[in-house]
Amino acid sequence: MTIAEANEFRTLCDTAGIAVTHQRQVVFEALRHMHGHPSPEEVYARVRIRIPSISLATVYKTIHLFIESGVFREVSLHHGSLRVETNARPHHHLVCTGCKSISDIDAEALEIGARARKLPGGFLAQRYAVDVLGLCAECQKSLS
Amino acid sequence: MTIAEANEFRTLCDTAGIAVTHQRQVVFEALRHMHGHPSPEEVYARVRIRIPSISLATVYKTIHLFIESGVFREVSLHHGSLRVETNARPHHHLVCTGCKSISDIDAEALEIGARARKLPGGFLAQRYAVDVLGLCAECQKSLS
DNA sequence: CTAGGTGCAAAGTATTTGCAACGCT
DNA sequence: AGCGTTGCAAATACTTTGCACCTAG
Repeated sequence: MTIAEANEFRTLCDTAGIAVTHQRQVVFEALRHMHGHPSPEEVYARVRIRIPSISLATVYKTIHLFIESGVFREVSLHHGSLRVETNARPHHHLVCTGCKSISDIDAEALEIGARARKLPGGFLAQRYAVDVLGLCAECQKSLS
Repeated sequence: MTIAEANEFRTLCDTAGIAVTHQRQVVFEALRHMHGHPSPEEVYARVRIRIPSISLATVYKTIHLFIESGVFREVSLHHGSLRVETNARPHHHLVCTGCKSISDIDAEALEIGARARKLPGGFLAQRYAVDVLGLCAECQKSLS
């Protein structure tokens, strides 16, 4: 880890009010240098090279801590389990970052427009699914 | 189930080349009449009122069958497990419906524009996350 | 020193699978 | 009749938790 990264990490921890531990530094650096959307197992595999004694539980705890602190995001804020769309109309989702609730909004009401000309790697676009992330009315109240 | 629904379901099964069973009809009807984004457990609870002997495994199999056949969609096509965003730049996702791979596309490159005026229920929008659903180059080849 | 962090093992939840019996076509 | 479908129970995958020990501040 570079000096700059170490300092940045120290500052992040100060802001979040959490301890700077060796495990957290190594997980932080691993994530910083990984590409794509790694799973906890993949992070664990990488971190174990530098800390063979680290446990998967610590990796999970650390990742959640980073997500709560806003240091990293998770790829999908949706339910972790399988959910079925019962709404047959074209629609998008309002996802509350507070209570994790998901409600539907008609595609027309969102008035979304995407004008991608070329998508990387010859990707063929068929449909757009938009999550509007924010706070539902209830969670806005709770925070005020 | 109305006669119209029963006929519609029969046609769907014919098209998909699958058998019309009592369990599938009841799961189909349950989903048709449920709101929001039910989990397999919730569907199971509802279906059990009419078929007490049905198993949760059958509900899972039936839901997957419906999703593969395009009869219903799932809410999120993302990985079922926790994934971390390592890309700090504002970006959206290209999600391949064939191989389920997810790649990033810079927010600017997608040129997305949302102009929602009023969001239902006083929802406070903070950020938009767009999934472009389609086929990656590899999966386009496989299908040709 | 002590509050918070870690590692371990066990528990919890979500989902899938193997297989014998059963029912659609 | 034959093959796909079902129900059950066991297996697997993923994630969380309780607790004794350890460590940063």
